[in-house]
Amino acid sequence: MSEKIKSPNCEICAFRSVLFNSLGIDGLGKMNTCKDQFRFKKGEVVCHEGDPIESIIYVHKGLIKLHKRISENQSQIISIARPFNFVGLLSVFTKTEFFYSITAIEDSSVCFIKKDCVLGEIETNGKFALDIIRRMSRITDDILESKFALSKKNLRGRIAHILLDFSENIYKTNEFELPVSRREIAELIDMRTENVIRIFSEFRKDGIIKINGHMIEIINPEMLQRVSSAG
Amino acid sequence: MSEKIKSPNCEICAFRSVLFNSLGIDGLGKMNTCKDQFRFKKGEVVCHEGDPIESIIYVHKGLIKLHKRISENQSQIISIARPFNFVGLLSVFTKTEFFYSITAIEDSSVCFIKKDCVLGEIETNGKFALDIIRRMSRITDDILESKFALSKKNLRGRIAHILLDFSENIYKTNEFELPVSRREIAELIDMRTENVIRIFSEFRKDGIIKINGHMIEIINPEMLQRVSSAG
DNA sequence: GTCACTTTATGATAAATATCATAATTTATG
DNA sequence: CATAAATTATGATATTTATCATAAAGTGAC
Repeated sequence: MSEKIKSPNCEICAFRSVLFNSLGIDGLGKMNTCKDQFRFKKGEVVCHEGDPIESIIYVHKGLIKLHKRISENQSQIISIARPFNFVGLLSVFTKTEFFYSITAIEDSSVCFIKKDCVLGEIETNGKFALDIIRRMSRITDDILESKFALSKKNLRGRIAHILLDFSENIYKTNEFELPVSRREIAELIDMRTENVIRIFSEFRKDGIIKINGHMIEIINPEMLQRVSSAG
Repeated sequence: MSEKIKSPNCEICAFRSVLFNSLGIDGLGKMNTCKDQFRFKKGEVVCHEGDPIESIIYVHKGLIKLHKRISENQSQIISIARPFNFVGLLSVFTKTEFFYSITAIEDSSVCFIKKDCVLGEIETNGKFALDIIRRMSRITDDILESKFALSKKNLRGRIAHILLDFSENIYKTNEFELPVSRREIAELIDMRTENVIRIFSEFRKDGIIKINGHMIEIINPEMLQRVSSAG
């Protein structure tokens, strides 16, 4: 089960300046009183589709996925959020219930800040309001841009794109452990599991990547980039 | 060319309550001084990709498309905005230049409100800030949800979906004039022009719709709904 | 009205992707 | 550690979609 951890004071949190640089000491103190931090092990569910939205959620450490059931045995991954990312922000101010589930795909540490607390701060602190607006904008811009880019690519291009994304934006190294199964990759970039596996194999045969289970090493990033752009 | 029209006072604008219900008389007055309203004829460009973002834009009357060049002879429609919709809100607070163009697809009347003016109001009026946040959230939620829904449908399902969208959400009648060419529909729902035309013909032969140029009459909405859900 | 140009229309074919089948490998579970 | 279940892997085939070709109908410019 998820484990509540002694909530570090926001004042000393390494992400403070990034997350709440518009809050004064007063505001930070207030946030602290309506904040909880939990650890989730890989695979643990942070929120279920349909749960009431009570908090704004952000990723302190780890990696979590936003996903949605679309039928009995199919689901769809909306996005993968990494540290510094808010997730609960998506629809938090327009909907009362999550339309997606949130699940840890790596051991993660997640902060919950009560929605009312944030709403109150927005109403009284214009700089903070603007900060939240910018943050929201960036989240949805990112999701939209990546979905638009992917929708124009063929299967090889999509796999190349997602591998480069993990390598460059998340792990910042050419060798990393995929946090998701082939099936989840399929759900993220809108293709079939068999084809994800097949194209991984192709890339291996082409000498673009090395595969060892979930460990991936990109040995020819330039070619991967070309495949991503061409597809 | 686009024609500047005598800007009606926001105080008496029919959409006031919808657009700025959180602004007092003071705020409305301020908005009025940094607002311009223009008419655009069908086909006229409201903004070019790359233009500096100086204003928040909303549709007062008509229909406009947000679109993006993706190659020499291909573009992509991000969304179609109708009255009550803000458009300039997308990325207005995170980017300095439009990453999309805006073009009228019906004779339209469009309001431009200087960005600085809105930013100032956000900082001093918390209720207004919250209003803007909700509005942004709704825009991006809508775009995301419709793109996600479409990506899971086959070609017939996508055409059915878009026809129902025009019929139910925009024109609110079973008979309407398509504001876009078959090609633009293709750019909106990510398929090829030939296939859009082909499936229109199929639907006609199936007795689902009647076609007369750009006039479409949906004669069997239930079946169209079934095709949309099944695809 | 005529000519060039674009849009709509339809068929034939090629290419991309999904589906089905089957097996090897890995992971979970008692 | 043995068995079941899920994941990875690969081939064969079917289906969907894109591409190419061609023509008719509509639209704008002069």
